[in-house]
Amino acid sequence: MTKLRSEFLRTLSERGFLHQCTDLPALDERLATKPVVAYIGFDCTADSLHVGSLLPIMLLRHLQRSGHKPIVLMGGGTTKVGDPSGKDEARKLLTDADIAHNMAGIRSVFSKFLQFGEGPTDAVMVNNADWLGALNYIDFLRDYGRHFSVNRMLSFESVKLRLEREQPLSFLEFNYMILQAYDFLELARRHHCALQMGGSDQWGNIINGVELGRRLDGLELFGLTTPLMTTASGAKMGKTAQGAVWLNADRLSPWHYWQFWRNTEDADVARFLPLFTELPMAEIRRLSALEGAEINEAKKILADLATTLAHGSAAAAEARETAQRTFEQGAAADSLPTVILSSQALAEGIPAFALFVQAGLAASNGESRRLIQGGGAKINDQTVSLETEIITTANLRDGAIKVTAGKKRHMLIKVQ
RNA sequence: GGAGGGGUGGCCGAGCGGUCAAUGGCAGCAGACUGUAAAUCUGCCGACGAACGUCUACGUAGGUUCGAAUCCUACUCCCUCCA
Repeated sequence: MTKLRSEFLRTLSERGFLHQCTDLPALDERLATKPVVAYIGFDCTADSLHVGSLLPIMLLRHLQRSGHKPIVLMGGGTTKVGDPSGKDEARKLLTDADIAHNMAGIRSVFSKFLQFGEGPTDAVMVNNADWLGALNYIDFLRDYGRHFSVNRMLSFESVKLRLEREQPLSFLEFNYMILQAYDFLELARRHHCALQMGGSDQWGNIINGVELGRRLDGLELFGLTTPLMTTASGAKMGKTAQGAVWLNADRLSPWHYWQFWRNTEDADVARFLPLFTELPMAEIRRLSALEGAEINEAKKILADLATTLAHGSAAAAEARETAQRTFEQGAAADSLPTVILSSQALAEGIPAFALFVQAGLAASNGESRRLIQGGGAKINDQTVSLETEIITTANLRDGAIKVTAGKKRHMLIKVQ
């Protein structure tokens, strides 16, 4: 690889964002000489985004910070179709109202990472429903369909996977890649967008768009992908016991978000720091060299900075402090996630198993009982030995009861 | 439209008249070891109940039987082949 001139690509390259690019030298040249408009598509199947989308979000952030213009493309139209992706099941279809609601939620997530506005490098959000909805089937087939070879489409990874596993692939889904390619063309025409980025699974779709632009409008468009993010132990990123790791605070508290990053596997720290924080590389190299228990320092920094990006520095600092008191000092930090009970209920006494259910640490009484029987339940740092032990106001310590499931899940019970 | 195969717990996948809340694997939870890591080992893993137990569950609805996830009928969805 030759030396990169543009700040943007240099950053991506040294931080590990680069996977594939259609024409790296040419793109570098373009980026080095003038501002480029680039986009990434996001679908709106939920009203928030989770860490699975964080990599592309960071990509747009770097783009903007190095003097270019990001477009967030909301797949309001394509969400109605559904990406075949690797999944065996067809995606369930959403109503227009669902989609509108989801888009609003996602917009608020993005506002944390990008600067939106009217300026030349301000980010904009567009919805492909704006043009896809107006397409006329016959016209579309005639004008654009002719440029797509079914032979080639069948060879695409996403399609091939389905066919090989003999899983159904509807024609609707098969069309997804065509619509996606068309998006790129449309953005090129409307916003002079010259670059589409995305995860490596989008490579095929991106190529299609690049080629469509060249054939129809003689445009030189570029595509760039990031590596597929998995944890070192092979799991897809962003899954925890509590479910997806959402980026907005109403879905997942900053505390849990911080914890997610704090619990990064050792083997991932050196890879995640450059991707999910903006710490200078020199500092990252120092942190990545840490070994054994010392690597925990690096994890805390990762958690701090990642949380700062998504929730602000105050929330990050609070999460860190809570963690320190809870895990390092074994104290009951007042800022732990809290459940409020009525003072009357507690005065009457609550069996321990029921308390764990109310604290949200067990999904059912049975699960709670098993937790206690297995010795994994603590109240005020004392292992609970009897499921039916009655917990009352006498168990309050400084106005709260600390309940713990396992080593990591702590809650406070307070009364009102 | 015809022929065949199939729908089992979060997923994969056994079971094919009783001992089946249903083998096994994955995922998950907890314990041990550690560093809030990984790997490993151990236990748990439908709901309710202190407990004998009760209820709900094997695509849906009926039926046969003392008794069904297992047999029969209809319906439904999926897959394969043929037209």
